[in-house]
Amino acid sequence: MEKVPRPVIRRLAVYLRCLSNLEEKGVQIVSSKQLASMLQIKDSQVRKDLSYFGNLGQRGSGYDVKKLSQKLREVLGLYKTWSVIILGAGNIGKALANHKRLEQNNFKIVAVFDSDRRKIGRQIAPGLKVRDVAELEQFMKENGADIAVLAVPATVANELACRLEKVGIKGIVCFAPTTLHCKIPVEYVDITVFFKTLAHTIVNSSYNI
Amino acid sequence: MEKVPRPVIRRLAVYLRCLSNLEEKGVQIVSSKQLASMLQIKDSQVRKDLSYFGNLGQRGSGYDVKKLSQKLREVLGLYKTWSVIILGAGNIGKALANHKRLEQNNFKIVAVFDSDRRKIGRQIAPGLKVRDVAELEQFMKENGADIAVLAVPATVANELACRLEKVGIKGIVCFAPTTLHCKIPVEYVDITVFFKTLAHTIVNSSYNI
DNA sequence: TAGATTGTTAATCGATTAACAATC
DNA sequence: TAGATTGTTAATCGATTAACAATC
Repeated sequence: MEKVPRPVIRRLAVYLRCLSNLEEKGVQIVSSKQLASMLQIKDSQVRKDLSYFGNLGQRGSGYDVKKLSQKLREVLGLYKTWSVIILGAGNIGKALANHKRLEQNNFKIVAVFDSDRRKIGRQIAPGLKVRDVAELEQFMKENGADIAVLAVPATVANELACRLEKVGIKGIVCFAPTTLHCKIPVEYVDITVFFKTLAHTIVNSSYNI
Repeated sequence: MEKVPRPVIRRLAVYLRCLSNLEEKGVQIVSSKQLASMLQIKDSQVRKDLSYFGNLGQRGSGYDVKKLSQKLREVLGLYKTWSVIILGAGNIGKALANHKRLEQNNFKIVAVFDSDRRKIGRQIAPGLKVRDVAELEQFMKENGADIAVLAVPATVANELACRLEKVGIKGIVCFAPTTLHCKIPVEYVDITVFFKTLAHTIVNSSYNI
């Protein structure tokens, strides 16, 4: 298959969100124009994006919501449930452990780890009590997991990434404000970056008024 | 000034993070090569990015950490403190209210709102108790604020965005999984998108093994 | 058939990179 | 001066968009 640009993949994830909403509303057909207006992008971009994955629409009417939704799930690899472990039981770790939309999208949190004695043993979300990070290797041997979330201080992130790689984690979502030196795929999420870029946009748009 | 591409702005935010770390360590000079290796990008990209804002380096040695850091703060609009209100006192709202790196970067959380009677009045972070969202307009009239965070369900996000715009909020960081119809700048953060794109990367990298 | 919308192309626009003269 | 690193250019690479034939 032709190489798919990363911006396209990110948009697929958003298309999927819209399609799920439409499905719930009972909508059966959607046009590229409608999808485009939901994301505030051009309709030709929607069609171009989807065309990477075959002829998914019907000329004259549009795209079948259910069929497209299923196809995108397949492309993104969401046909299976991904088991996720969270490292760091602070506020971010806790928010993710309780984030219902993750499970709705087939990402199941199976364990939360921390090194803080005061947090270990505590119930952090329904059915999840905080484990000692020292038991990480043991847990992985017994249960395995696909994805790890790093919600720990930057100072310990790389050491943990290294351990995670060794025990067979396939990818990391990194909330720690640092770059990881590991070979498995990493998705970086630095919360402050969104605020900083927003600040820049605000400052530069008011110049033009 | 020449138009600066958005990807550059996002990287500036990350350069700034690295520079702050270097400053703490007492490092005074940094080269584009060093910065590049921290972000895992090309050194020519670092130089190109920084060149948008003048001659910030010293040929032969590199960039003065303090000077560059200050310049980037200026470019991003972080010379002033941005006052931030959070709408939604759920897990994400709470995580942000307690996120120390926001205040370290000059984003000060000044209020948290919710509509849930059980949450209103509760202490959600040091010095922050949850207010009734009905008092939003009143609060803004008395105190004002620059940026709002939407950490509410998608169903009510647009209605709130509209109210926020009316009371003079300058920009929104939107964690609600929806697109906002407002004229002020919005930065979207859909947590599940990071997981979905990571899943895609994993699925497509294992094909190649 | 007439109206609507896709899929695809080619043009345009935007971003990254290598290379190297300038210069500390 | 020799070594190092910037700032900048031009080439390349990548992404978006308008336009329209194909077709339901």
